[in-house]
Amino acid sequence: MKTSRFHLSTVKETPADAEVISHQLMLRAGLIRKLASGLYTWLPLGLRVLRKVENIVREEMDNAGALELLMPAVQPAELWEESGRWEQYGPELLRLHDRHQREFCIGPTHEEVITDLFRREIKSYKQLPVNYYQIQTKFRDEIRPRFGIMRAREFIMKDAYSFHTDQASLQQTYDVMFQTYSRIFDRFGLKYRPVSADSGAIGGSKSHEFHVLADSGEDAIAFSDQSQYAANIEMAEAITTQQRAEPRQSCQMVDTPDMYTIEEVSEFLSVAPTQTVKTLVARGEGEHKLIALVLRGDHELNPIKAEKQVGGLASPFQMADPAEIKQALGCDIGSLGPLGMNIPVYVDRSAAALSDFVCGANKNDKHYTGVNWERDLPQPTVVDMRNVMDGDPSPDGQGQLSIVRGIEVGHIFQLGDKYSAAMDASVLDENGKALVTTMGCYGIGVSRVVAAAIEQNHDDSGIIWPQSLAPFQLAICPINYQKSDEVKQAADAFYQQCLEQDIDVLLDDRGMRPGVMFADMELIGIPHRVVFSERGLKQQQCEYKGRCDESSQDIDLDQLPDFIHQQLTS
RNA sequence: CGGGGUGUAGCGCAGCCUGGUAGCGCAACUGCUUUGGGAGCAGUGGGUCGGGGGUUCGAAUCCCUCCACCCCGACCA
Repeated sequence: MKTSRFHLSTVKETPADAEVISHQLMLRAGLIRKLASGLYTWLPLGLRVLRKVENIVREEMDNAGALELLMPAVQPAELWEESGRWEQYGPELLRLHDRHQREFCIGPTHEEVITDLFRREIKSYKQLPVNYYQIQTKFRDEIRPRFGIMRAREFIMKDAYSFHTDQASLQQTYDVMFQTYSRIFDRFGLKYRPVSADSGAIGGSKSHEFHVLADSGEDAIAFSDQSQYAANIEMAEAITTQQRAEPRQSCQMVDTPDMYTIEEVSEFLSVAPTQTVKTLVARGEGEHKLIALVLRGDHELNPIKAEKQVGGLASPFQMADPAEIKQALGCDIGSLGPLGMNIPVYVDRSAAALSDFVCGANKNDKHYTGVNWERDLPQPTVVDMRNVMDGDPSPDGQGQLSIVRGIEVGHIFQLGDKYSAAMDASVLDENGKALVTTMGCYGIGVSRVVAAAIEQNHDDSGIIWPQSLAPFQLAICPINYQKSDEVKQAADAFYQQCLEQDIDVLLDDRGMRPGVMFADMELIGIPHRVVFSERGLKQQQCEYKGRCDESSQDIDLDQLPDFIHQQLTS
């Protein structure tokens, strides 16, 4: 490709409404343009990247025996009513009417459609297992689309759905998909981690997320430094090895004037925050309107775990209103404590392991010191409801946890018979009896991968594409292309050679000054660059620089093809 | 949905408080010079100042209203 025939539209200044780096760079490099909130046009340059992602996904899915098909984006409401999700899904589902006032939605996902297709097409256990996939546009009417393509309303997803006669078969396909995803992300050339998204409480691992690691990621993931354990922090179990010590202090109420935060109280009383507890009050549903949750002072509540483990909490999880708390408990939220609390109290494992601790006295400006479970207040109801922290012991007993941030780009899931039962997707078994199938589903956020790749790999000059995703592998920058026949001939000849070898090459024939060419090629992240100049040609040389190299190197012209071949394949 | 903010040329912004000829930088276009890190000079084009309504002799500017976009949204105990 020559720049003169390509829509290369780079921008020097960062658009004001782009917050995250990937969004800024995608706009500046001319990969996308915004149409409306959460809706983007893929420009030719961006589409090239998107296609590379798609092709890798497609090749690996095909290799894994999955069958590609393509389902409509617009789906009839009847199917969603059948699965029960027309009611459940809420405002994220974009609903519309056709001219006959029949109801439709734009698909945020395709379980209903594939299940409907399956039940019409597949009749016998002999045809199972099958795994269908598509690469297709989804629409989710996000409350707040943001971060450009990262959380767009319309986006491209690879979604796959498998059908099985039994759990063992599902597990087998699930394992194959796990390996396939690992291969796909290996081929992307991105640093990633599969994490269990459903470990602990339920047992087994029925769901894994694939995260691209990047500091700006929205998710926190915890992984062991000594084992394969890795989980989304939403799910990661916090275990406590500490045993509760015998009481040594007596329980006393002390003055803590105007002290409301753990920080203030622990500093004032000269005790470590780890020796204090904090008491949060959440909304309950049913019998108790308020429920107290007690955590060690330095810990954070994990609402997802709390909701699962604490009985009677309102769903979705909600903190109680401070005014409501004051009315019910008689003090401000900074002075709450489990001692003398007249609402149900649940205690996190770590807080339950404390002795001689500090807590609020349920009176403003007062705290208790030297508090002990069983002695001063009843043996608590213990649950696991805090976020794990860096350095916590790994739940599998091997090593310590580290916390890193990640961007969720893949998710594989064992669905069971949720849809197949609701929609009667069954086959005849060996005895001629109807058998409800078991399903798995497997997604990759294709467009999000593009943003995640940039989020992980960029520098001050712009995007740094991994080889496999780059829109072009090689940039040819001839200096004085319009004026020097010598330069033009050398650049054109090499360009031609590259084309013949099927190299994705971009020749900058705009005749721009070198600084402009270099800045553009770096901004759009081309991994390799060759410069032709009169100066170099006099020595029968040109210049090569990798996108991340500190400096360039001179290459003899007769060795250039071999050298480039080597760079591209290494 | 609640709170905050912003809408002025393709992009980034000033002007608004204190009403009176709509500006700057980048980008674009033309010409000349320049060609190893976002060039210089000279010139050109491009705006119903987000929409509607009002106040006024006169509104980008003041008032009302609608819209779009962006940010934040329960860790505080």
